Amino acid sequence: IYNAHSYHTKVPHKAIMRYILHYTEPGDVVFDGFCGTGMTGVAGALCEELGTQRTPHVSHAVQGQRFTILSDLSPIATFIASNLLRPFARSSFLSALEKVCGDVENDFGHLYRTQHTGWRVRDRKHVEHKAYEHRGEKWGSVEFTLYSDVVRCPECSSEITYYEVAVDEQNDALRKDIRCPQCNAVVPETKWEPVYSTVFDPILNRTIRQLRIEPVLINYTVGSTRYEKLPDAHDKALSEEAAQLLRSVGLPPIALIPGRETQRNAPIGITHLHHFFTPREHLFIAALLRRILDIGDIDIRFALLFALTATLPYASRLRRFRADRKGGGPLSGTLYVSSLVTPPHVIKTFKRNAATIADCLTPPVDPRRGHIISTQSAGHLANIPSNSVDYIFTDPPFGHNFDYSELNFFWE
DNA sequence: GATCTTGTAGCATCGATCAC
DNA sequence: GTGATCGATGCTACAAGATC
Repeated sequence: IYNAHSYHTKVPHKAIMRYILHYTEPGDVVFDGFCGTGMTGVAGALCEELGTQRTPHVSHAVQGQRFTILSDLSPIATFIASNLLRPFARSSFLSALEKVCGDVENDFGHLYRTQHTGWRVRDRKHVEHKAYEHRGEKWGSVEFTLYSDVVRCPECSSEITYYEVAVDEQNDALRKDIRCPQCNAVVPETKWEPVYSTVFDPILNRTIRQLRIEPVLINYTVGSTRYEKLPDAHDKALSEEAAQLLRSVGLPPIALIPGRETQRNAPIGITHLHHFFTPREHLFIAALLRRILDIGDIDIRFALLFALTATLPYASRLRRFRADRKGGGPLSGTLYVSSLVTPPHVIKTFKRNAATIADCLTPPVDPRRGHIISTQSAGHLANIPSNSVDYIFTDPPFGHNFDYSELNFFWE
């Protein structure tokens, strides 16, 4: 449950349960005015099911649900909390998931097809990185595309991708001192200059100036084997097709609010929400969102929206490439966009997140609905009657360590 | 079936750089 | 010169496919 949806600051529900089980009785009311993702609510509800995989072992605990009142200022926080605690029908959720994903696949699935001309990932250190002829299957399914910043040599002004000069594939590392392939000058990594280009933004319907990024590597699957390839003309054509389709399907233009995190990427031209996404991934997110919002059943609609917000950071340019290929993903607590990013196959990522959520919420956490969630300030709690709370468990905001409202804006 | 490889996810650490 | 910040990287855990 803890991993169903990421958030900047979460307290594991198993840790909270130890306090609640110690200090309260079944039926008591627990209040959390800074509920965040609602882990206090999960903890209170799961006091009903001690001895399962999702509860801690606590000796001498009195089993039985504790009721919770949860509130938070942030809409995405209470949205996450409410989805962890609302009724969840696994089979309906999974069939709606298949329907939505199938529809989007039918419309745009071909954009993730790529010609099978690469090398196996496990051979990447031993073979030349070039286009190969393969017998049998001619097509693969893209897993992720590696995009790189374009940089300029300060000595000779030649332009090249950061990936080509900085990534040492043999040693799984980034080079500190980079040799320019044009003029042979050795220039520290930090001295290479960013290259900007003026491009047409179909969502803003005007030209914008952005840091130039280029696809440099495609990781794809044939059968169940991973391959890598250099992007070719077909891949480039599909990328342009995705950008064209955005005119009719794209997300609405939403300017990023003022703030340290929201504006940290303004110098490289990320000024609106959709700039966090590469065109193809933007298209799939927008198409999924449209179909989900059309679903009539509110529980299914919210559960799928929940899976979509859980997917957003991983489907965006926040997903970092690591030269050592360990870990990766967004850097938590920031909206930092790296020079090397790996936006993945959105449908596959969405389905993986949805499957995790389905597993976490089966059985539903709070079938008795013993909780109240509201989006409000903890400074005005007049709607809670006096002497109605037995225990307060709260984990207040981390001061200036996290810019909550800005980080949450990305989802909200 | 055991072990290795690849990938995902999360959090902590620490050296380089920056602001003052 | 120094403290704060940035962001690459160290490390853990886990899952699933590939290989022997």
